[in-house]
Amino acid sequence: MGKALRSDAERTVMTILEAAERVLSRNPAASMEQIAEAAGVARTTVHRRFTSRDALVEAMTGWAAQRFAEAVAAANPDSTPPLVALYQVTANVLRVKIDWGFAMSRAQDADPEIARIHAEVAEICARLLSRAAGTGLIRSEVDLEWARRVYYALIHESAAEPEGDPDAMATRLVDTLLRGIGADRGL
Amino acid sequence: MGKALRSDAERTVMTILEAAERVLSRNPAASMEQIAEAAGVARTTVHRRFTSRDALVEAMTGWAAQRFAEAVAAANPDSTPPLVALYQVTANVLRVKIDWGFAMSRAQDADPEIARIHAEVAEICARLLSRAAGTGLIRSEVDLEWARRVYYALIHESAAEPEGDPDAMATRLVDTLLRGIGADRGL
DNA sequence: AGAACTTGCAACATCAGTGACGCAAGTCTG
DNA sequence: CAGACTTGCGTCACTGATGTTGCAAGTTCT
Repeated sequence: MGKALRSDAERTVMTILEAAERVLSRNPAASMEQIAEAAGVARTTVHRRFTSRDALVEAMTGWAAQRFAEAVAAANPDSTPPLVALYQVTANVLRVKIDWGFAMSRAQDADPEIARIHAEVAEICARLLSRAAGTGLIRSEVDLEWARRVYYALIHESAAEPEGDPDAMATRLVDTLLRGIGADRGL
Repeated sequence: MGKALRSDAERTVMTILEAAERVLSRNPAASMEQIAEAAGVARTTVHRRFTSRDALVEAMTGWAAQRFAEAVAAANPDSTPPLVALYQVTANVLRVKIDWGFAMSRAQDADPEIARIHAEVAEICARLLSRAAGTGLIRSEVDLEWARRVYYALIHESAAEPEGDPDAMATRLVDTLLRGIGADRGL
């Protein structure tokens, strides 16, 4: 980590990151030129701030991973009652995912440090689901790994078309996750 | 549509399509070179059979869309009882999606004709869900467009990690779709 | 068998995207 | 205010991917 950047440079970096997310989420193959244009900045400036294209994407995924981890941690997923935590985590994560969908989708083939953050979050999520199963919130015959995958898939789908506020989206999401779309049939 | 191809050329085309799916699903930015290599064919041959990279991808999406439509139609989704049709459609589509995941994901920004096929399938799916709601299979307060999105998302997630036979996957999927992962709480 | 077709190979042309540099003009910061 | 930093612009070099062509060797079809 070189020197601290001057305030205007810091602002430029952030502007570029946001523009890159906007452009790349629409077209993952977009050029640096298009990103620079969207950021209202010269192409050379982008190259000055980020050594390479990969470095830019890496910076994006790193930033997003950070916010992702914060969003999950802020919901106290290990100490709050499972159902409450589930809502809270969902709403918080949706807020991040809506703005950083592309960056978050790139976590797998990124820096090991970033992959670690995501793995850690995944584990927190697994623990939360496990606690939920323990309190009878989740049917005992449900495979928890499958449950986690479904949860992630619903978040992904939900964030793809933001509508209304994240809290309402979270409510619908958790409701669907727990009850599905079917009618409650007699047992 | 030029002349009919000779049998060996026809085989080559199919080999390339399958190799392209395999390669591109792992790395969407893979080069023609890599695709040719995976197909066990010279790069020039790929270019002979497909005018451009886009043409190749287009051919893939077209082929996949065809099989997709067939898979759905084969389940008689408009005449079979909703619950049966849902299982049947799911199993059939999973079989296609497992092998043509990349090609199917490219339907949106493809040829209008291909987009039309997918739109038609989506409508069939919407009708099926509507019938399911009519028979009380789906809770009345559930938004059917959201239901369709969730259904698609589950298929996508399921096909991402094929395990066991498609029928078992379909069973788990439909179960999750209708009942969610939560316990059946008293009403 | 013979005509028509297909493929691999090698060579070539092109092009878009990437990345680097220096300089003049503008912006921060102490 | 003065020095340090940042940016836009023009320019250049480089690379990898794309797409084409001609020809010799092999395959299909009748």
